[in-house]
Amino acid sequence: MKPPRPNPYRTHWAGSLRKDKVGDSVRVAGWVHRRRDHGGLIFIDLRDRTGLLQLVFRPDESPDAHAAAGRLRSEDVLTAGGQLVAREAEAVNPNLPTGEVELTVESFELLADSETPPFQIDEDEPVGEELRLRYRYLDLRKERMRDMLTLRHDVVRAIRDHLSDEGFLEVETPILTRSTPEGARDFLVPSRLMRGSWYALPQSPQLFKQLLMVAGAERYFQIARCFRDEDFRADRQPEFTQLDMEMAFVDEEDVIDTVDRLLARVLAVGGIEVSTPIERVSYDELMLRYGSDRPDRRLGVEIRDLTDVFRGTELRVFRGAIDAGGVVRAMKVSRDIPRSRLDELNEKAQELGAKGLAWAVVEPTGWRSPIAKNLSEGEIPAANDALEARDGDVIFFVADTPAIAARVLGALRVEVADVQPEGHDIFWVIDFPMFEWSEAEARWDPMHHPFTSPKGDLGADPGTWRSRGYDVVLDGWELGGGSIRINRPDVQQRVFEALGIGPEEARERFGFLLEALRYGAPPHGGIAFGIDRMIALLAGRDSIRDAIPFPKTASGSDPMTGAPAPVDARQLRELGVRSEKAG
RNA sequence: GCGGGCGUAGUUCAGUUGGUUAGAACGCCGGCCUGUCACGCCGGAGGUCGCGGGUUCGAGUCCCGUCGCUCGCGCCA
Repeated sequence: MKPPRPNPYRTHWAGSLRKDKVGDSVRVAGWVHRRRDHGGLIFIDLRDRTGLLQLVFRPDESPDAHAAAGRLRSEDVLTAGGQLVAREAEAVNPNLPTGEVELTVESFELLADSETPPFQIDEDEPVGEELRLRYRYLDLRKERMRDMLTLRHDVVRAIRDHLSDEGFLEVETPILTRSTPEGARDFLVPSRLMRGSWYALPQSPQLFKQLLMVAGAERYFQIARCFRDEDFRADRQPEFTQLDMEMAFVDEEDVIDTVDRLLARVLAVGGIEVSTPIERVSYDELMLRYGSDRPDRRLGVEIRDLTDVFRGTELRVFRGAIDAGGVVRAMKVSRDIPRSRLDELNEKAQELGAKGLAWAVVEPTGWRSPIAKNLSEGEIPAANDALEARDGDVIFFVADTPAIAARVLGALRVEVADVQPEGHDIFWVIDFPMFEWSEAEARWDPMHHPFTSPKGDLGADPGTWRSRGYDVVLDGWELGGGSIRINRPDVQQRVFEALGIGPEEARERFGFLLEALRYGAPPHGGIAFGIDRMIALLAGRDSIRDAIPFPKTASGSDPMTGAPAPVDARQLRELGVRSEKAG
């Protein structure tokens, strides 16, 4: 970091001082990280954003400073000046970057004193998250949180640098906008001037970035705040930050190539080396082998389709599934699993929608398994061969529709995998289905969003359409996703029809986009990345709350500000909004 | 909306079968200490056991309700 402009507070960053400055008169400012009062000598570790520096107060050399330093306490703020000295060889602290030097304080000034903090800043002892959030400004003083802020800055900066170099324009889009057709619930803001009408906070800048393509921006990006009023998870917050990008006159290859190079550069900031081109895997292959479209492939266990092996089986549960057009799929685990655990997994499989989970332990003479006695002689070795199963392996089977078999085995795969993931795994998912069937609504829903360009025979059953979408998955986290968009009104019309959205409804919900498509919209496509997830992954955190400076709790509150909070009746009257509580 | 876990000192936690005065570590306060760096030694203060109700001679402990945090399901295309 560039040295500070010398002023009465400081001449140097505390964490930056090294042996080359020994003998210099220096002044530093910061917080009391820790004090060690020996009665004679007093040591204070002073902390600023750059790190720690040991201050020494000597009663013989500076009696006034020494006497006053006895009253310093944790997190007091001070400025201290004196001579930087080299430590004696025995006194060097190899654990501290500044450990070869220390500041002999001649004078200091207490700039602000601190109450005893509600938790210790100087320890990694876990502190309850609610308390951390209530005193987030103290939590952020911790080294690991300062590191997160720095990483976040470095990542965003690398994005801006790289995309600027590639000719992208950073453009801001509105926060107060119209409800956009994403899948999630909107956050709404009442209009004071137009009573009864509401703005919505954007779930993403999707429509605006497409309009920017129509506008001729060619290459756009934005570090965009997005809002979704849905329930939380460790990896979901109501407001989050996306890297949003869009390019005109491009196809999938152009977007993927651009992102490959961007990710290689950005992930390198966090110490993850990615070789390009990044591998591409089809949706169907992932669902078959891992039962998920965003698997962590490092876990090792893979699913195999054994439908052909059991096509002639007498085993009723397999027979029934196959006759109904379903599949038999299985995976093997090369380790002992106790009976109680098998029962748990069976229960879990049923919760996930399977009729049951069959299992078998491979033994030299056959299978130890509840299903073994109903299988023919040929089926067991054939299944072993297909799975490359060896003595001692445990095999799990699900016989059901392809979707349920994939979902159940995919979920159990994560449960039973016993590998400590090493390194990183990144890949593109391509060839998504265009739609997925919603049982609840009895209709096709877009897998991506309704502006995704379809490919394949649009005259055929929509269930067979594929989309020109693509996702990036890193270590089992969906980092980002995008698509080539529809740029022609007739194709858009066709997709709306498949989705059961009539012309009236289409005009009502996003007429302005449809209108724009009539004025010469170039072929275009783009992608969006979850910055918070990216930071959490790079920093090795389990929760994106640790990647966001001021996050919300899982119930959407902020213990520090008290948001959300009731507002004055007068504010509500102005807005023409009635409080449910006020009746 | 549903299910699991948690809630005890400022913090992180322990607390047996329901039974005397609810403990430990760190932190805090006071004293001693001139080379510590998680300083050390001695002493001390500090508790609405989340909240409300119930069972009981007696509840941190059991029951019901409720609130908060958290993980997951639903939801989030």
